[in-house]
Amino acid sequence: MRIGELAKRAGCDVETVRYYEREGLLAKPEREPSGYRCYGALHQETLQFIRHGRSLGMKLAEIRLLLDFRHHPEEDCAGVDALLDVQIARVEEQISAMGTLKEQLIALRGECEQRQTNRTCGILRAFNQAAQGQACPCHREG
Amino acid sequence: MRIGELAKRAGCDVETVRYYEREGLLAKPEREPSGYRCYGALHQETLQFIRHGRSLGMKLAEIRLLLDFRHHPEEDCAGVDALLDVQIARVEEQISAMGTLKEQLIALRGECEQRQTNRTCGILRAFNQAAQGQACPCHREG
DNA sequence: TGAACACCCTGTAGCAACTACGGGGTCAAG
DNA sequence: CTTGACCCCGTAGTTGCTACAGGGTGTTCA
Repeated sequence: MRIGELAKRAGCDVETVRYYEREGLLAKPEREPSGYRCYGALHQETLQFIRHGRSLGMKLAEIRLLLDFRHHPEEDCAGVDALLDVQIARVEEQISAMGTLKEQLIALRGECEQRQTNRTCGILRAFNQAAQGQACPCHREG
Repeated sequence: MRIGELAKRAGCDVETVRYYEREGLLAKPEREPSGYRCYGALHQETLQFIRHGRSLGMKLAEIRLLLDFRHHPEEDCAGVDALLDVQIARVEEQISAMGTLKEQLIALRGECEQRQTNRTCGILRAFNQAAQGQACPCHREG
């Protein structure tokens, strides 16, 4: 199949496929006499493997490792497990950080309930306070 | 004060300060005869304003808008409010996406409880299934 | 026959927000 | 007078794509 068909099956962009090839994640395919890339089932599988990893938020470097692990079937899978653990920890950390952020933003948003002018807007005021090193509603403790 | 002192006070890197100057967020400072940048309280305030916005996850383009709003004090602050609303929505969306991701990762992690080889590892198996278009533990519905 | 159109090629640049050089100059202390 | 901390500029790298520009290929419809 040609690159457009492959991309469609994997649900990604043609440019993305070429990018993975450049990065060495996807093997270089045969070419038609015209120079068009010509893919088979194995390419499709690898591409979908990569996209699956991406959909789980993994980095290409990590996916590269996972692809390598497949080539060492008798090896202990501790590397795979560790990779997952790192990814879970990363996501948990981000969820926690985002939760804090949300609280801060909501506290800040509450500073300007009614329409005001920029001069009197509680949000801008809070920003200016923070800029002067003072406490602000979004970063107050407790 | 010189750039190192300014950066230290704002809790950021010297390179970051120069970057903001290049981007037009921070006004170009005076120079000492040596060519060293020479900052005052206003620069420090603006820099801290920017860093405060960044700490709330805002983009530089949005912070640029906030800085502009300060120059139109009599204007209706709807623009400021809208900016915050957008940011809150963005964070909520990310929290939700991350929550889904975490569940998927934990389901996947559970596929390999004991140490195994890469060949038998449930995580790699699930990846391979997904790569073949089949259902996988991390993306099953329900 | 030919013109339109979808598809493919390469190579390069852009995005966001920094970060990290390389190759220099300045300045105070020991 | 040399060591070391600081500063300068300009450019390239990071991540994972995305978007051209400027061309070739291949099928279909009039």
